[in-house]
Amino acid sequence: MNIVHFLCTEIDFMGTIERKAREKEELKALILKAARKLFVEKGIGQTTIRNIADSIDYSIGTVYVYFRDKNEILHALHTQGFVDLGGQLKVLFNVKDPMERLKAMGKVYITYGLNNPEMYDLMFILKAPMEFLETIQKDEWDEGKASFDSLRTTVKQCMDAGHFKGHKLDPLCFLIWSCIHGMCSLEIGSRTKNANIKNPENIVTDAYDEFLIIISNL
Amino acid sequence: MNIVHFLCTEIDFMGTIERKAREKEELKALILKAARKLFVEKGIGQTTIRNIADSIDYSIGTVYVYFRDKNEILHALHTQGFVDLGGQLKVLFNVKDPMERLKAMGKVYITYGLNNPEMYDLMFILKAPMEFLETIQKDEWDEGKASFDSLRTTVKQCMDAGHFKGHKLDPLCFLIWSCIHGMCSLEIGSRTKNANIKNPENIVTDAYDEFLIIISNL
DNA sequence: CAAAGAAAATGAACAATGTTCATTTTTCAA
DNA sequence: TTGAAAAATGAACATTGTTCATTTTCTTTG
Repeated sequence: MNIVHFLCTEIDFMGTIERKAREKEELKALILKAARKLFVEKGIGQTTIRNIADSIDYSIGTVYVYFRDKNEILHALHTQGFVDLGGQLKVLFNVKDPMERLKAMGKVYITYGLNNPEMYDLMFILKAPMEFLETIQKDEWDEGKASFDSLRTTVKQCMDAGHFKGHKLDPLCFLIWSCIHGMCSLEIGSRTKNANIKNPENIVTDAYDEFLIIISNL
Repeated sequence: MNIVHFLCTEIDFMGTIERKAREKEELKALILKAARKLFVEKGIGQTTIRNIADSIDYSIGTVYVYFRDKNEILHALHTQGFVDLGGQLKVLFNVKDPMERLKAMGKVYITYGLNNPEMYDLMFILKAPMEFLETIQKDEWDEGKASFDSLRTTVKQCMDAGHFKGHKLDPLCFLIWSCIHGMCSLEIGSRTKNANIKNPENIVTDAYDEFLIIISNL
């Protein structure tokens, strides 16, 4: 698209350009949707680019037109996951009592993790190769940070309301997040990692109940 | 080695056989040592069988004479790790006060994890492919189970001593393990996963202090 | 010590996968 | 209709896990 073209096609110029842009976005979204579906079905490690391409009837090369490499696909889904979980956590700010909100946040986080184990893996467990790490931009992590900030803000409000006396804000936040994350990752691991050593049914629910009792009394 | 050989070589039969067996064990141990070194240096995912073979001046094929596949190497190191950590935990049974022992166990566990992040990854985080999971034998998991049993026994003794009133044993054990595991995996992840979002210095130590305060008062 | 047979070690070769890029096909303004 | 830009393609390459026929080394025996 050079200057001559630009001058001569003023009329439907924007229409076509915009449609093309939209189609590009749509195919990008289609690839991501297919990738996510396969990740859930057969696991991230077992999903190949060829699988993704085949499942949407495009060639391998096309996938590489829309995503630089496999990591960029992981990265895009990673972002989707944080937007999704972060959104669910934001909604909880309608709960005014910070202690109640904190309890609800834990519940939402755990539910998200156990219902979307592959996404949870991608977001919090999987170590992507070096290249992936280096391409992460500050603003692309904002959603991830926002989730942690939701927790931090809520714990701060709990302290202001007289809870958690004798505890330090940031270490306590890290401890709480560790608890919740630990439960999710141990449970997800027990489901997929060692099929012969399964956690007891409802162990996470029961442990979370213990967690609620403990923080209620702090 | 057929019947004829057996009958004719009675004298140094055992000597040679034993030496051969020992040499086999030594080479197996050498391969594992090299694998572990490379895992620590460049990460598990970045270490190839060729790397391992090269580093000890053997051919690729030789590695496959001693280990069926890469998973068997991971599996052997996995076992080593559990023996090591489990041994450290067992020593703590010299501490008679169960609450003090529980606190010490957390410290030992965390120290092990942060000092041996690649091993910790292998033992508690990494999801190995299906084949690996299926080859795990019950008795090979005894060391892993023993570690959890150490925790369970200790928490039980705490309860018998009057602690943790109103809590259930197994969910509480799972919660405690989740806390400790969560701290380790978040810290290990923050060191390797996203280089630009590092945890604050000493966050694990500080959070573990909060943990100690909390369980002391339960 | 020499030779045969067993054990160990080897590395070429294959399959699967991520990735690249020259080529082909499609689209669209002129 | 046509030619250039955009999009799609898939052959081909590099890497890695893995296999196995062949070679080398070791051990026993005559």
